[in-house]
Amino acid sequence: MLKEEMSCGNRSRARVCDTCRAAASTVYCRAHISYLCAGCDARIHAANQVVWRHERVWVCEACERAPAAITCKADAASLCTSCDADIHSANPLARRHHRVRILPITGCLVGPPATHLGEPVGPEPGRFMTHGAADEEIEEDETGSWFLLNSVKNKNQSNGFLFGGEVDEYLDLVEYNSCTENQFHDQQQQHYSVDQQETIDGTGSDSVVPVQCLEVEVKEQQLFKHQQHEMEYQPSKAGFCYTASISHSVSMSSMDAGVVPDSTMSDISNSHPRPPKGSIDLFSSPIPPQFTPMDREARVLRYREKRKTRKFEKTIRYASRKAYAETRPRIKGRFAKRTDIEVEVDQMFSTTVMVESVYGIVPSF
DNA sequence: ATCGAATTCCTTACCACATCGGTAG
DNA sequence: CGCTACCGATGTGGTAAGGAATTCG
Repeated sequence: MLKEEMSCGNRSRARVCDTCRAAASTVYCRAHISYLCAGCDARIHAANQVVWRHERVWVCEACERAPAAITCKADAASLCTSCDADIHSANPLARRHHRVRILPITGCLVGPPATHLGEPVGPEPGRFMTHGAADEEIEEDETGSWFLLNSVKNKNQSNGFLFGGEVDEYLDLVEYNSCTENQFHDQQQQHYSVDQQETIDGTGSDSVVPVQCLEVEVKEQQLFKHQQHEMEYQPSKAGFCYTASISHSVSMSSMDAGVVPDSTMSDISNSHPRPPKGSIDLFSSPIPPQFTPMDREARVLRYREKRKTRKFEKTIRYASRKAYAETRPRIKGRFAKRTDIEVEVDQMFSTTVMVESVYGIVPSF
């Protein structure tokens, strides 16, 4: 029932995963000619080296029903050709948005991608979840204390969970969890690799799927479906339910990347399988969660992964504003008024763009 | 060990204006 | 209920200025 509500209610618009038929698809695999949710994508494409290199593209963030063809830097969104045409023909300003052909992604999508854009952002896109021994030692204390803290709080809080400073961290964990929980646990060390080089030069493209691989995939899918079913509601284990509907873990990635496309933000609220304040359900559970050793280990692992991806640098909330700020004239670093000439040139440029766009030329500045 | 000068590092304010988001008609 | 117009608030980046921290004689 729960699953049906998710798919039929919240995400009736989005194309459902061709594999699990439950969650909203987030990527389109060219080799498989199928739409996959994040969980199924990770499951299927982590099976072996061959499928690992399958080229995939994000599903259009606007219609959520077609493979994205371009990436709009101003909107920080991946769009299909149809939505691109609709959105960027709306006004002259929109026509000036810098758009680039989307690059296919390969590898195992464990957790959110660094950016929904087709380009890597600094060292982030790799998000290699490698564990250095030294790091692990350093983290051990903090991790332990954090978890101990939670445990203490768990006991102290009448509602069964922590509030205050740790809430955020935990909520993040839950969010992260919702994105990655469906990955296979034995793939936790797996990389999240957006190997663009490989795909660009074509060596990574691979449309041939060996039979053996397919067999593996079928087994994986069956196993995954089984796990999914088990995961739907397990009050005795964790005190709250997971669902398989991952619904655009992509969106969260955008936030991690420091760019928050508005469309995806709304996406989260609209499509999230849990209630808008999913944590409320979690916290309002009358029964404090009892962590088994395995639960604890899993949570510690998730906490570590989350810690690795923590970012303290400035977060760009509006990519379009950033784009304009970068093109704005300055005097000693301060924004300066545009001269009349500059305004005229700008207007001329925009009209030129309008004319060009009639002929289907994608403007860029 | 203490002091002052020099150097390095870090934080913050400033600017213009497109965009956002709320409100009214 | 949906659309449009209006308007104040917001956020954006590069630089300079100022203060804190560090180094050196």
